[in-house]
Amino acid sequence: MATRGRPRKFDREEALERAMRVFWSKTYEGTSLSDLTSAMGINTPSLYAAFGSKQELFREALAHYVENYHNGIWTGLDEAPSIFDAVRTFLTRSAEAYCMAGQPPGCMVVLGAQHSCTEDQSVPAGLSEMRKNNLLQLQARIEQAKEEGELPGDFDTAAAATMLFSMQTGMSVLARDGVCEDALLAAADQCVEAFRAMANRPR
Amino acid sequence: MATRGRPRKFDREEALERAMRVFWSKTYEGTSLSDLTSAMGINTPSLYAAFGSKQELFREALAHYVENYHNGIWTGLDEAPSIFDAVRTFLTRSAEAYCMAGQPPGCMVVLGAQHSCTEDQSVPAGLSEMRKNNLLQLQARIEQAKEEGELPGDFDTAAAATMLFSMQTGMSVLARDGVCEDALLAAADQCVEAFRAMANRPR
DNA sequence: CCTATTTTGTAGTGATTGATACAAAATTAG
DNA sequence: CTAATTTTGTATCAATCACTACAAAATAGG
Repeated sequence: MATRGRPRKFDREEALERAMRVFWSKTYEGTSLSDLTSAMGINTPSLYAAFGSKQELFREALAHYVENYHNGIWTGLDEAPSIFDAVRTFLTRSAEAYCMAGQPPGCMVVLGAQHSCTEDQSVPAGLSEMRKNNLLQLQARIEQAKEEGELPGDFDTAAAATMLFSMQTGMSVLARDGVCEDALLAAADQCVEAFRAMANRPR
Repeated sequence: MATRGRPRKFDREEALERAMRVFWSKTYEGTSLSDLTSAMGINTPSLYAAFGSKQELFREALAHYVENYHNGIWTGLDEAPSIFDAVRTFLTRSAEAYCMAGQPPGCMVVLGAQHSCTEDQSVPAGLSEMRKNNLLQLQARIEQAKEEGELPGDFDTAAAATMLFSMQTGMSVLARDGVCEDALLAAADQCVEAFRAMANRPR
């Protein structure tokens, strides 16, 4: 950015990664500027010069998270050939990602800010919108499977998407509560099998 | 309590109900003392004299919530004759409670405090423990059904409990994101049907 | 009445919050 | 070299946080 002037002493990308980790661990509101500066190894003026504000830093950290830790869960939906493989991959990757060693448990999109319903600040509202988009993404994939004949013609795709997405969302809370990866994987497996059994049952 | 002395000008139960509603809406950490005093219609010294501290007030408000809004979801587990009715009642009551008009959407046990993983303060840890106990309660009911022959002998009760509980936990987040009651009810219905289809499928 | 007791409202406490002013330091452009 | 530019660290800022000191007010017991 700057060709002239005193050179920056810290690596911006690494500082962003560290900020992301703090936000992921402690939520947006639960993270203080001193939390951030101590984790990033810089002083507040450097933080504000490089990232603008706490809110802008969060947005950038969130984008960094989505790109590097979140998108992998969702890209599997379109890669898998069958809807059941797609859902299985989706839930399995979620369980694995939410219990990854060395990372904060659970998903930053779910746990990254307060779920407050009175003051609709922009940060929680932004996360909420991301979750809604993910839900629609899942529903679209199920809808596609229905159109391709993989699911019965009277299948309620919205209900199935809501159920599966709700299951995945809850896994973030369970992971943060200490439920281990094996337990989440077993639950994910049961969920897929239940989904398949319902779709294939005699009607 | 006090036979002598200046009488209290506010109703303690009503003030507690109002405090509960604020905590439920805004989470423990997101609620300030001024939020509480303005909602309760009292000044801080009155609050501290009557409830001790913000943390003690939260605990009491949480107990009030559990007794009046949360237990009803879980008592249905043991009332229903079959495991499928039990799970259906459990999820249906959850969907209804999480979208009740005039109340904050979602469950206070799930959304009432930050899901922070670094500083394990007592309030979030207490909620986490309540969630774990609820999960065990659900698992015990499924285990009972298995022992009574309602479920196959090789049925993974822990995985099923984790799946159903995760689904219910996620519903709190979805409700707060604005998903309506009908959508949650449809998802709950699908979840029960999937659970049933899996349990009854040919093996 | 008088004393004891409890709650009330006012006005604060120190600590922490997110965010800045400012000048010294460190670089490039010319 | 000088001038321009940008980052650095120190030392804050006003606002808000949870919480309390204190005295007036309001009751009951004797």
